[in-house]
Amino acid sequence: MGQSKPSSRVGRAGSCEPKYSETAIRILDAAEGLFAELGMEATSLRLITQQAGVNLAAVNYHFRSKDALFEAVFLRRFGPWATECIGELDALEKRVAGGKEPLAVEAVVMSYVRPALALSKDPACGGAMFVRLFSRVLVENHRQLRETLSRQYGELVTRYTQALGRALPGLSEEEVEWRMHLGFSVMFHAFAGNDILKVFGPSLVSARHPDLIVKHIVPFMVAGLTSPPGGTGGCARAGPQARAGGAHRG
Amino acid sequence: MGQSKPSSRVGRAGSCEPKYSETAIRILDAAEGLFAELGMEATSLRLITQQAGVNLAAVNYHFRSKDALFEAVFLRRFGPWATECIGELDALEKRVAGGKEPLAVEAVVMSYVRPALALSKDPACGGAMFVRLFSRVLVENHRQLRETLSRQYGELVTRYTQALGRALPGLSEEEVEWRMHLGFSVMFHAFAGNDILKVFGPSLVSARHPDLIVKHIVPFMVAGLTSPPGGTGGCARAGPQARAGGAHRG
DNA sequence: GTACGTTTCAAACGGATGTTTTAGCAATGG
DNA sequence: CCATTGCTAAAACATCCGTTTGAAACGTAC
Repeated sequence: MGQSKPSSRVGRAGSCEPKYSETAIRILDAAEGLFAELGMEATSLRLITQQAGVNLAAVNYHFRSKDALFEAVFLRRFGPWATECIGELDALEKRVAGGKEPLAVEAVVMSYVRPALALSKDPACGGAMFVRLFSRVLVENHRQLRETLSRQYGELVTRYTQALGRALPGLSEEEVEWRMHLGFSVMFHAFAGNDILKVFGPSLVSARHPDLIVKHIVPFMVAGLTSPPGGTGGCARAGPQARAGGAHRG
Repeated sequence: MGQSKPSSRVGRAGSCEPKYSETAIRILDAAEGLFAELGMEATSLRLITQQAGVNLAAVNYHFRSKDALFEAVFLRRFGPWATECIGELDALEKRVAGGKEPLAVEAVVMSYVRPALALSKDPACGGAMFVRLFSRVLVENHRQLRETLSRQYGELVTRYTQALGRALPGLSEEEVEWRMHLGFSVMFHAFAGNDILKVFGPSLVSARHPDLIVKHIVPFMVAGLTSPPGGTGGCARAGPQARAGGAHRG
């Protein structure tokens, strides 16, 4: 509007990321909410540009295509978030002397959770919108985005795997990956508000403050991650109330 | 708290559900795979009918619309699955004398897991496809389907909440709902293969047999569900390796 | 002022979408 | 026999999609 050129650069976190014009930012903001809400396929460029108050052709001018726009929307948040995560990990591992003794599981969990919490609490960064978008990316198949992520951010998973492996010595690498898979899954979908209870009606759980999510999810994750190694051993065996006879039908 | 009617509303398997013609079944089968793979919006009716080997107009003849087709695809699997779940719960609660003493958490977990396992192992029922579809429904917003589910299957969540509440006495109803939310989340996305590790590159975890999923997920869920009540108390406070000073950057 | 690179705008393009229409086929029942 | 019913086939329908175009407006440097 009035202010001619308030700031050409947007991202404070990284200096080498592309600087977006004001129009491009308006597009990114509108697209972020709509992509998270409706999904990539169900969101039309006309809806985005209308909500952003810009011309339709601006999308293909500032970004090359709709696919490229989606990638830009995602990476604008993901880049700083990944930096934050790496920072958490560095700080944690430096805090534990020498790098030999095992890490506390809860500390590792918090190194996952804290950046996600910060993200979903900061409305200037899209708030919980990005987490919802992320959870969609986990379920949908965005081939192009997947290639970019594995090429540029594959290190993230490696680092987390190492950290969790240090926190859970005695577990095989495969088992560590399994637990990380489960832990990440529950965390992202909890922050995104993907709630099965909500599907079947109003729920006490959903639409809470992020802090409340953390309060419930951290004990859950820590307990799950530190559960006794069930590989072949003693957890899945028949308990006291195990199934009695055959199936009740069929 | 009368658990009065063991299974009232959930549709019984088999008899009164709509019988489909052969063409309709071909459409349902093709649509199931494509909806699970590509999502509802990205799947065109022309692709469905082409893969099913039927005429395009057959969709709008046998089902009213694309939306109604999606609902039919989902409910064809969901109905029997819900019946199975109710049966598991009935059997479990009958097994525990009188209905007074608490249930074993693992038994409750298995009453969630076993139907999902059976579903994802049976190729005649679409195999793991339905679970993937279900996980999409959890993330996406299918308003029409949500209304149908809450109207016809709301009892399911109530039953599970009661069962888990019996297994975890001393927890508030809200806390029980939270844990069920987290537990369901991790289970469905694990069965669906929605893996964050997979997004960043090849993973050891994905594409395993359903039994392997169960072996890893059951201990994780049991441990998470039985974690000490963290409501206000002692879990989120500073641990031994808690964050030392301020943030590492702004 | 003129030329130039950058950005906006309205309009149109070619194609794909969900849905409807119309005709046609096969079988049933009287 | 004809009429009716259940279903299929091909084509058309209206609309929306992502993308492109060409001209106009902008600020800036010479």
